[in-house]
Amino acid sequence: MTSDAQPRSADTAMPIGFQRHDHSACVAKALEAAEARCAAEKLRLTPVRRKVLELLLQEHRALGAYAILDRLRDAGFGSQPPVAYRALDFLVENGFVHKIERLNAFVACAHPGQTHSPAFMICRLCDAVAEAQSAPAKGALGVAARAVGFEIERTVVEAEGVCPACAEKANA
Amino acid sequence: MTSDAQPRSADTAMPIGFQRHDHSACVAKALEAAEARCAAEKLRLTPVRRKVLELLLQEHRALGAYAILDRLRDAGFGSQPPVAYRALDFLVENGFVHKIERLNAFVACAHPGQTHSPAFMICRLCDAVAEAQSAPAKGALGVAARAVGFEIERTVVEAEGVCPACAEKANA
DNA sequence: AACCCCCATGTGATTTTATAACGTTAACAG
DNA sequence: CTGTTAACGTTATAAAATCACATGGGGGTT
Repeated sequence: MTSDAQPRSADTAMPIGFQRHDHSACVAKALEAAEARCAAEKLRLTPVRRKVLELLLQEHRALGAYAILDRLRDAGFGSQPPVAYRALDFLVENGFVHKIERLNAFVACAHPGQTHSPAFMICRLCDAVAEAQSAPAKGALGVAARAVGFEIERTVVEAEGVCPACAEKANA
Repeated sequence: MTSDAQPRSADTAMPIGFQRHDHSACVAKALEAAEARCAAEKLRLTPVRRKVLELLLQEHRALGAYAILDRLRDAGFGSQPPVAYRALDFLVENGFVHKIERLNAFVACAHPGQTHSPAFMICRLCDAVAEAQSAPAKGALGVAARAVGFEIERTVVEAEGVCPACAEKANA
């Protein structure tokens, strides 16, 4: 009994960041971009790491470490947790992937390259995740932080709610 | 080997929400307020629930469920995980306690009563947690959400960084 | 009072998520 | 070629969370 869980529906062009799009093209483009950046910055995008990124890009939704591990095993890689966690650590550290704290799961970055402090919208019904930009340090939180002398280094912003597709279904 | 971990230092008047304050008074006041609200809203603040809230108020920092469970055991309550998790569920649902997703830990609410969408500042060095207000749905995130038709129900905002006390220590 | 129902509690077992520790191998600099 | 480092694979274990089921305390209702 390994994991997976996530309700998957059809195949290649799925609901996604809440908008339909040509998915296979977007995966390929993102992988190429990652390769280019790794080459430029002397980062080692090894086979396991590349595969994990590819999986996450294809899935285009948050996947738990163990779901990823299952797919790695199927692809012939090591099948013990550290294999997945190490690849994820690398990808997260370098901004190719983000961790969704709320779900203890991971999602491929939707705005690679751009320096960003990402914000996520998570559908509580189908677990779809969309990435947006945020700048919480510029708002009320930033004011509060300066007031008490707290140095913000990184922020987690995750909105939970209902995605348009599920909202529509609910009204049907 | 049970948990605990958190670096505890002196006793009653500790670093805290980043500012010193009279702690025993603040605990008592918060407990009374919680009791009053439960009475008013017919919520059952049972012994376990009350104890958990008290523990979190006293500690005044994020505590994991198992650290709480240890203290419950010491106080003569049940010692299995569901005891702690159920009490925490109640307290979180009713806004007496917040979960810090980043730490898989819980803190007593610092602004009880006020309807709020809390934001947290988490010191990565000492794990101290301060609560502030936020309104992410009013900023860039809200704009993005409306643009794609996502209905925000709840937001998690957690800033990671260095608290003033640790920053000072580092410069010393 | 006897009954019923609901809710909270207690407990054992299990699942899910994450890390520690250690040996091996591949890439690279000297 | 050799020493060093970073990545990988595996075993084992820790930490966080949930499931399933039995028990007991208050309320109402009759």
